[in-house]
Amino acid sequence: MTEPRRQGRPKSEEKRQDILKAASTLFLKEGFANTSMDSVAKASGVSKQTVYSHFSSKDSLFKAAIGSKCRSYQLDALQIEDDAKAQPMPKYLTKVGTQFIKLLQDPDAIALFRVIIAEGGNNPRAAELFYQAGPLATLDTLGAAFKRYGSPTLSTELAHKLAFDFCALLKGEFHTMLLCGLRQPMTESEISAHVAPAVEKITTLFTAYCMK
Amino acid sequence: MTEPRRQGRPKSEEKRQDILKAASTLFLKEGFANTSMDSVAKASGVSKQTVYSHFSSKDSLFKAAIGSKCRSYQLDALQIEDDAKAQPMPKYLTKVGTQFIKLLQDPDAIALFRVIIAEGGNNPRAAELFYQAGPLATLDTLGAAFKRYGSPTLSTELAHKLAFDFCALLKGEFHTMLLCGLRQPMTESEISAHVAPAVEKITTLFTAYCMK
DNA sequence: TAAATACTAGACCGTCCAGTTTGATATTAA
DNA sequence: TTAATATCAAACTGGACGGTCTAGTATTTA
Repeated sequence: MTEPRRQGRPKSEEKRQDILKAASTLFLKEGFANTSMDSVAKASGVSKQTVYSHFSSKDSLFKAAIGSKCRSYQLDALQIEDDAKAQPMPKYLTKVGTQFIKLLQDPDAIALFRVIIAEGGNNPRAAELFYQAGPLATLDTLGAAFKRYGSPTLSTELAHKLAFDFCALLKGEFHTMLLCGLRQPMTESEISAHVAPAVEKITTLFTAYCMK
Repeated sequence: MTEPRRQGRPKSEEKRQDILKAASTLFLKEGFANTSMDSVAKASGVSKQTVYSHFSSKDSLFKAAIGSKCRSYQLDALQIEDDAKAQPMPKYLTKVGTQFIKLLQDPDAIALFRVIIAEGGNNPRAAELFYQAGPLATLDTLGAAFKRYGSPTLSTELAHKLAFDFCALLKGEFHTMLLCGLRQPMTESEISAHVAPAVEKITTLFTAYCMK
């Protein structure tokens, strides 16, 4: 299958990557409608024709660019798992919560969210890609962590619900306001002040649920 | 001040409303970029020139249209207050939570959210309008309700935080998925099944906080 | 009635842009 | 070398659209 050994000059993988990179940047910064194929070509140091030789249309370039950007976030989520060792739960949750907030307010992640939501109706495929790479991955590992801390009293199902709730408490209105452009990202100390009560509350719920 | 009694034919307020109505519909359905001034003119049964005589540019029309749409939601929020009488708290919260979910998944409200987020950077004014008319109003009345139920043990500040948390728990991932086009609205029975645990959890937190 | 303004219908302008075409040069396999 | 393909640069096509202009009609106040 990996045998596209055709005659003639092969397409440059490097150029393809250049195009993808430039396209991601532009799509995130300007949105879909405000990004022209000419600007992508110029930004990737490649002729317009080459862009079209690698991607058949603006739409397919968009999907590819968003897809690659999504993949770049999948890594971050997995690192959460490593830290779930013998740490006491509040400490672990504080750490994860802090990382979660930082991810939420990462400018690229916000821009990605914006673009996905804006294009929501037109490009549901992109939305799925995005959601699986981002939120879902995080929720899964978090759920597993709760399960470990609550075992064996806490059911897997409840553990995952707690993960949902923890994320919900962390987001609060903060995420929405960020998306609407009504808030600045938090500073380190603001993050701590924000994560602490969320950890406290989820701990309350956790103990209440373990006793049932 | 209400005396713009000038010479000549006065502008028709009715036409102005027609334009606003058509513009709202189109902006919500197609987004800002995909709505042309020609289509607004046609949809409102008015000449393009008339559109420009009432609104100086596409941008100002957008702001006005979004503003009017936002105002139409403010009413709903206030009705929450009426019901906060001598009902027991869980019953009241269930009622409000149900209404909240219905508002969240209202197609127009979602479309509005989408447009606001998509235009986030460019039109911060619209975002403010929207946020004050929508989320903020709800949060305020809800906070007041918590305060009443928890008085005098519960501080006003904590009451408002509980309101935040309640909304957060209700939204969960549901709202995000809705915005991304990855979910259908819930049915009545799904709503009940979703609101009940949120009420339960916030009640747990409520009692925990009242005892402190 | 006369002056002033709103409104219509449609042409028009300038710009932007997705996608195509052309014709030359570069790179690669056979 | 030759045939095939990639790449470049630039012109071009076709259409959409924001905004203006015109010329005639309608409505209102003075």
